[in-house]
Amino acid sequence: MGALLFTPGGNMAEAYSPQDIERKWRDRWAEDRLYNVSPTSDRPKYYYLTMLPYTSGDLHIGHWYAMAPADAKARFLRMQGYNVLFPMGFDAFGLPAENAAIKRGIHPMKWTLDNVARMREQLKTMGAMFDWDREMVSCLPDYYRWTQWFFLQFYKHGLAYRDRSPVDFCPVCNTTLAREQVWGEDRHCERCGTPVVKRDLEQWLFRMTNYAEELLDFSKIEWPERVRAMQTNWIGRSEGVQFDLVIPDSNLKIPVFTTRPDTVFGMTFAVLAPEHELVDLLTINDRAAEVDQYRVQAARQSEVERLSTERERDGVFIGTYAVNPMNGERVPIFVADYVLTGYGTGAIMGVPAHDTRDFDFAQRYGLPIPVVIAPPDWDGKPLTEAYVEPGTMVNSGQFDGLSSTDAWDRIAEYMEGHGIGKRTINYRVHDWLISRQRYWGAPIPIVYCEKCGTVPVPEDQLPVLLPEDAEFLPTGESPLRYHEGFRYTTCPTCGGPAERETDTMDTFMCSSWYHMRYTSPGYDQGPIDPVEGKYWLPVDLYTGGIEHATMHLLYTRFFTKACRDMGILDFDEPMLRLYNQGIILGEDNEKMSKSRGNVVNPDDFVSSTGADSMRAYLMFIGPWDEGGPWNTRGIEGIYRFLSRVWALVVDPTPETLEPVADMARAERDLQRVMHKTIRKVTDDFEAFRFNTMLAALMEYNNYLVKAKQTALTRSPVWQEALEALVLMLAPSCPHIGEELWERMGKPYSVHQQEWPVWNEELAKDDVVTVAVQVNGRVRDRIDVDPESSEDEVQALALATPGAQRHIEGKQVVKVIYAPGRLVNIVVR
RNA sequence: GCCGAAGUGGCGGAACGGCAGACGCGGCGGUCUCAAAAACCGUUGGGGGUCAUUCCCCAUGUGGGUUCGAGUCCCACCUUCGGCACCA
Repeated sequence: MGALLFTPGGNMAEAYSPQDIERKWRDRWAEDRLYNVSPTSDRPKYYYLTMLPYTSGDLHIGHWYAMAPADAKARFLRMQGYNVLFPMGFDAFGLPAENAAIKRGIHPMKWTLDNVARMREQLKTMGAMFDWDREMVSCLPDYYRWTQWFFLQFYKHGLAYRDRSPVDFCPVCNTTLAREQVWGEDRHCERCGTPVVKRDLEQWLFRMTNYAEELLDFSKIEWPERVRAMQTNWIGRSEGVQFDLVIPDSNLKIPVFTTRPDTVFGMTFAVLAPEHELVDLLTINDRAAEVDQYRVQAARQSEVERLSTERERDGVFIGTYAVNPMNGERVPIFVADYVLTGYGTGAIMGVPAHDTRDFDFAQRYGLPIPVVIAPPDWDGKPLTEAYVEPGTMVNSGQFDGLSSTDAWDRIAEYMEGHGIGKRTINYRVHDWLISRQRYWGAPIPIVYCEKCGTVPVPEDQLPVLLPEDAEFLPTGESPLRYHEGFRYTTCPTCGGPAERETDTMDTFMCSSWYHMRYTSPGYDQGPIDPVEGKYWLPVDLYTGGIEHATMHLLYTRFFTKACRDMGILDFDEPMLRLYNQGIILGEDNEKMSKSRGNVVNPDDFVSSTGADSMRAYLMFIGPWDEGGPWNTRGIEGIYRFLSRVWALVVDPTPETLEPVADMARAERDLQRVMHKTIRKVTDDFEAFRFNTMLAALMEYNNYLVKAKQTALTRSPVWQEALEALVLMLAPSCPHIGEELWERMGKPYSVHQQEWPVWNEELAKDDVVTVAVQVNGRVRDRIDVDPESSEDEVQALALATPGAQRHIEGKQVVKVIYAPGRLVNIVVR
């Protein structure tokens, strides 16, 4: 029971006490399986997914900020008549578990499952409508069995392959990383911040580049411009021409890619990346020592922290020349590390006059810098910096005089027509490197047999179980490599001795399909129960942070498209709509961190102000996509608001009520306020404007609190108005919503009620206040019937004292009427 | 450097091209109390004039522009925050 207070009227009133109601209702909802959903419903389905948490062990305020408003939105959709799937699970594989195992001697499985248990309990205090029957935990065999199954499908369809190449390796995490996980100018590890090094390793990759073009197409999804831009930028499509530079007196050629075929006549040198395979073949003996030294230095350079922003563009002449196929000129060939192995052909034509980098390089080595695209007001003098804008073609043979933009196409056509080169599209995106040299991940289901080669583990032998008794020595190789029982096996094809692949999969593999598993987590005939999958997929709305824009969100799109082509799915995109919430900051407006001491612990507020206040406050801070600073006073304000709603519904009406002069009018006014509020709240919910939605409920509550002092409370409209308030509050604050609904004598549960609908007629104003402006400044106001004619309103406006004061002695030039809003009188 | 977002009271933030500052926090004044807290009521952008209701001026990062009217649209700039990193 809550605290009892004496009201002025002498009645006993019960105060709002979240501690007394929140647990009660959560238990009841769980007992009644109120939020369990199934595909057998005649309501339209709606799959709302909020990004799953990593099993860090503590549900922090960021999780609340992501999930509580999401839950409110899901509940709103449910009340609007949808059959809403709103699941929750855990991203449970990954490094922290393994690091904890190494540091504290706890097994990653135990560490992870303990954390899951704790987080699940914390999540439950939120009072969200998660369907816990559909929970998935990615580190459990009945989940990763299917992660492995997907790997096999990719392998069978030629979308997974093994390749030896220089890859990014984090020396602290002791594993290779995908390109997406390497950040910043110093190329550091996304997780621990250590600069990565290059290692030459055999790794498994997925052919994401096959889908580069399709991944640029966002026409089937409603995703934020920001994410689309980031993915587009990441995929990095560029159109150009690829052609060969011929090496005289040999049958060797250097393929180069350029996006500026219009500048091809300005080439004065060629550059190979240090790792380019032709370097050895083309370097003359005299230059070999210097070239080797440069290559060694370049390789080491990536291992050293590269701090300088203005790196010198250096290189070494290899002693050989190449021929420009357009004009037959011989140009020297260099190796230089400003040309990258991983992009284009790893070799370029050097056009110093029209490329900043080539310009620097040519200056350093005294190479000629001929102008082939004249700037508009060019005086014929040498350039002092590269000119990269369009201009007029010069020194370019038959193409002289054309604009460089036209010449781009003409030269490309010429090259294609003469078999010199071909138009090519290059992408910056790489294939997805999924091998990790760590223990705590799904083992890659591959066996290497001396006789049969690379053999996929047959599907009926999945899962390839992680052995429990592995040593977690951080060696840079997978701990599985040192587990003999795991490593040595027999070949599934010939039965002879064989070795297992000991690397595990990138955890982004697990999160690429978890949304599918939620539809049927217990299903054991495949990753997805066909009936459930057909009904629920794809995800209608996905919300979460933007930090995965070029990782998870790109991988899962690729994964879906690949599954479609493999016949597993019949749609193109995993999530039709995406919305990114912002970041919640500390009270000092800084990112929350233990070292700053500004961390807010949600559990503390759940036990003091209650989960409902926590939820509503996080929604009230400001626009959800912008995030913002936490403010403890702010949540207290929300608590006061909920207490006032409580008192409004629960406290008895005053014994003496203020009389209402015109009851019909007062009822009509109340109805109007109610219907306008329903309209506003509904619109705001739909547009994720939770802050103004709650502001509207507060205003509505304030109105009702005043009205409660009057005889209006005897009207049937009053009851209707209170019910609407509770119904509209229920998605945001489900516990108090349920409690008040019950206390109003309404049938359980408020969360199974229909969302109130507004009536446009009843929401209509019968009087509007129109501002009277003179030359754009407000000088008076008039109340008019919204149906009044323009002439009437203008006449009234002109007659107001405020307008008269400013019109006097001047000439009225023009009068503008914005219906129902304002009149502007223009005078001179 | 390239791409993107944002600059509004003491604070978080509201504002279909139409009354800037909704709602909340904080502040101030009051009611209640022996007192305090809580709660409740009132008030609260800055400046000026007035005994005073009233009235006037200035205010949405800066400077221009479009418009009867601009926080909102256009141009330039400044600042902050994100993303990318020699991408040929």
